[in-house]
Amino acid sequence: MSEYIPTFEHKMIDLKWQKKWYQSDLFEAEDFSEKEKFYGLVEFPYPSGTGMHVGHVRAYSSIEVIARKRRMEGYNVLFPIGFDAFGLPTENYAIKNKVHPRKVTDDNIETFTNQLKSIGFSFDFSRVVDTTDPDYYKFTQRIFLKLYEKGLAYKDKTYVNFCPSCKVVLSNEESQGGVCDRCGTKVVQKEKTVWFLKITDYADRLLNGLGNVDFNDRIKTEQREWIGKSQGASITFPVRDSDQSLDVFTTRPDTIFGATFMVIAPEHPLLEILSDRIKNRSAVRDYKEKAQTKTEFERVQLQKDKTGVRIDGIEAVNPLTDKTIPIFISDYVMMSYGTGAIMAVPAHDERDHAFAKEYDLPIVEVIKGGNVDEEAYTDTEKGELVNSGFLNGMSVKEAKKEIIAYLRKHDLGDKKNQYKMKDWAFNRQRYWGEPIPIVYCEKCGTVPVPYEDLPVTLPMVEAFEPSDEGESPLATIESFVNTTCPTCGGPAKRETDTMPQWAGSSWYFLRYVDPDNDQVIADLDKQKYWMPVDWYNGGMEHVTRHLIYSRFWNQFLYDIDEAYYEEPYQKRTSQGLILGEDGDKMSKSRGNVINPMDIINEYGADTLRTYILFIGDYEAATPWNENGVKGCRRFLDKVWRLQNNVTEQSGVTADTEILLNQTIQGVSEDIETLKFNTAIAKMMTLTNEWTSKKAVTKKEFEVLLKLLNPIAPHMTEEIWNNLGHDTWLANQPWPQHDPDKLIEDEIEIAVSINGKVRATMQMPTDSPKEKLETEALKLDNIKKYTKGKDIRKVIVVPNKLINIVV
RNA sequence: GCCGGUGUGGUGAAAUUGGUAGACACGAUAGACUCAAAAUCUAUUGCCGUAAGAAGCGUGUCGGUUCGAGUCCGACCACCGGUACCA
Repeated sequence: MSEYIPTFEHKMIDLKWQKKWYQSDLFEAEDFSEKEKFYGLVEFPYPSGTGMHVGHVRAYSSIEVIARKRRMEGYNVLFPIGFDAFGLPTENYAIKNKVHPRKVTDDNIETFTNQLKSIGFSFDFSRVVDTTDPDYYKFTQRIFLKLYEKGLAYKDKTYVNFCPSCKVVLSNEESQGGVCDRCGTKVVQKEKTVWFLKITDYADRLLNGLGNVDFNDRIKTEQREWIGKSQGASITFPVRDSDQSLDVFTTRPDTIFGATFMVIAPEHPLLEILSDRIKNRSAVRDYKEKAQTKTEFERVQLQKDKTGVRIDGIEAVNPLTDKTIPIFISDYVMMSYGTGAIMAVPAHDERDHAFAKEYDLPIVEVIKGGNVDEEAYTDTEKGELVNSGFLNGMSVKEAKKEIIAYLRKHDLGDKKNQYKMKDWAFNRQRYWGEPIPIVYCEKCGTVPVPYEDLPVTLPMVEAFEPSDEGESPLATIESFVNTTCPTCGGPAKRETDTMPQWAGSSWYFLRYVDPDNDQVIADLDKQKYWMPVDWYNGGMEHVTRHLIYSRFWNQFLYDIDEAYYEEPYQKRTSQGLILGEDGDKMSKSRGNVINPMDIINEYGADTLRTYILFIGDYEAATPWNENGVKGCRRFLDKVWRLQNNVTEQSGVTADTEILLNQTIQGVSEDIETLKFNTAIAKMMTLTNEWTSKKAVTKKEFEVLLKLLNPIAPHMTEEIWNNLGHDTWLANQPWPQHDPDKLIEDEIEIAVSINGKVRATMQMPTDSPKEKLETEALKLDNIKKYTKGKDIRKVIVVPNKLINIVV
């Protein structure tokens, strides 16, 4: 027997193995290796000053375990990490503490890197990317120029959140609840001309691409709804006695005979164009002004009350009924969706119905089936068209087809798809972001910076506070703004807006494949080898923006032959939130934040890793529990102490063979389906078995060490070493179960009477049904219940149970 | 409002195709070891009840299908997430 070994010293062991790993090339991916590749990706962190959060640990742990398992399975694994380091918190911190954001970022990245290593993550640290590195954002700028070249980047007016007191443009996060984050002043909407990316051109492809990838349904649904495709028709309504007309989008062209009025958004351009004819101009103007000052909050609150103003002097014509119909302005019609104008069919649309009731407008039923005086009838399955001329008698489906054919024939409209997704507002009026590589020349106009002049670097200046009038801080830096035109050589000014947070993260997964390339974003052969990402895990909150934006960029890059595959991510999963011990969301203000570094100090990295995976269903939110941490440490201690119980016996003992094989199978499967909690539970069961027997053979113990290694790599590597190996446990082949040794020779069969279990019996596996039945009826407790009763039916489920119906 | 998810012991949670509900862990109680504590080990632990066992009751609520329902179906309630006058 071996000498007594104390419960392990985690600090020494953690440091020892981390040092060995990171000084070796153990986790480095090899380009073009003969082995099958596996590309596991986690969302790279924003390196904030507060350092790592337990949420980061959970987010990375899944792919971490998968990556380590894949290495043991013989894959060539790419498991990279980097930093999404441009952004407001760093900039605000820098301004407050009078340090340059470059310095803040570098410090934070260093802290973060050390923390990642102190958890023992098996990232390939030779491929780290940093979005704020000019060698990186040179390519972010290049992609922007390519988009510009293809007409997918354009400038347009928009409204930005502006604080009149701080005189600063605010992000949505900084203007929550309609007030300025720092001074509490009410935020106003300021008109500004900014860059947009035409992501709407890719709407259908982003939608269709979802058909070929393995994202869970919830993620696909959220993306689909974000894109928000609806099919319908565009229809032109002439304005009476005018050469003007109103185009509308509708999903219900079949109801056109019921269109008894029209509604346009308060910002609709027709109001300007036909301004002279409007008799109640001041009322219209008042309403428009009121609508604009309404905050989003107010608009949502007042959702049900319909308000509006009838435009006096302009009327439209329903092209199907030829009737003159009034036009209203109302804020229930948005300028930002569709054409900013609708045909109102009060009989079959709830909003139009409410509006018609409010303003006493005619409600004409065109689909039979409801009582349209009471409420809008919106069913599209059952009804039959009435009061609709040539559409009478048709179903909704038929009528849609017919009316579209009619509209097309008479040049009044056509089939049309409309999307909820809007073009991507690609701008920020702050310093710490990628400069947009555009120059404005008086003679040549908007001129892209030539590719060879990239990157347009951020000037390293002392003052980078936002300017007074909502311009980017870069606008006040003359050495940056004033430049020469790349085309004519004359004086020119640079674009001073920077790119938004989402830019750098929209293509970083490609850069990992070839992080040092200074010619292209990533070599196509390397992309062909590594891409697509086999498994991407990240937060549910990034499912719409980041995931859609990055898919858009990847598809665009594919179109211009700079990306090898059309879809970047083969599989996407999401971890659940870790809540505070009180069950609330972890936050500084609630004072319930757990610092992972404290756990590492007290219990070690392996305990932190094990606990975070054991805490509960990986994809569900679950509260932190300090006692649970202790329990996981206790489990690791037990595994450690098994070293004392290693017997001289070789091979595998007969009485744990089945359990061992079941564990191999169960753990292997559970890891693949993100059921880390049950995988760990199975290893606990095995450990408990050996602990109570006080005996385990070396061969058996080594199987457990291999299964546990991806979860608790430090301690298992140390034990592996103690057992006399001088190889990496991390490189050992993953255990395989023997399919013949999963089932016990004898199993317990439950015997129930009328569905209630009354007895159990031990029977040989695969006993014939008849045998089970006769044996069951012999049991004392069963006789008690069957005595004097008719046995009506006996149901035998082999190897499971017997149900006797009396 | 609409869409999606979840609801199981004191707690975190398990539970193939409907087939012994509560694996595993925490906490608790009792005991062993100890001068004592920590650590470790052993036993018990869904509720009710009992000397003990048996019986009874138990997966948000109500109903249904079935020999058998946490699992399937219908209605409802609660909580969480997404979305929001999207025409």
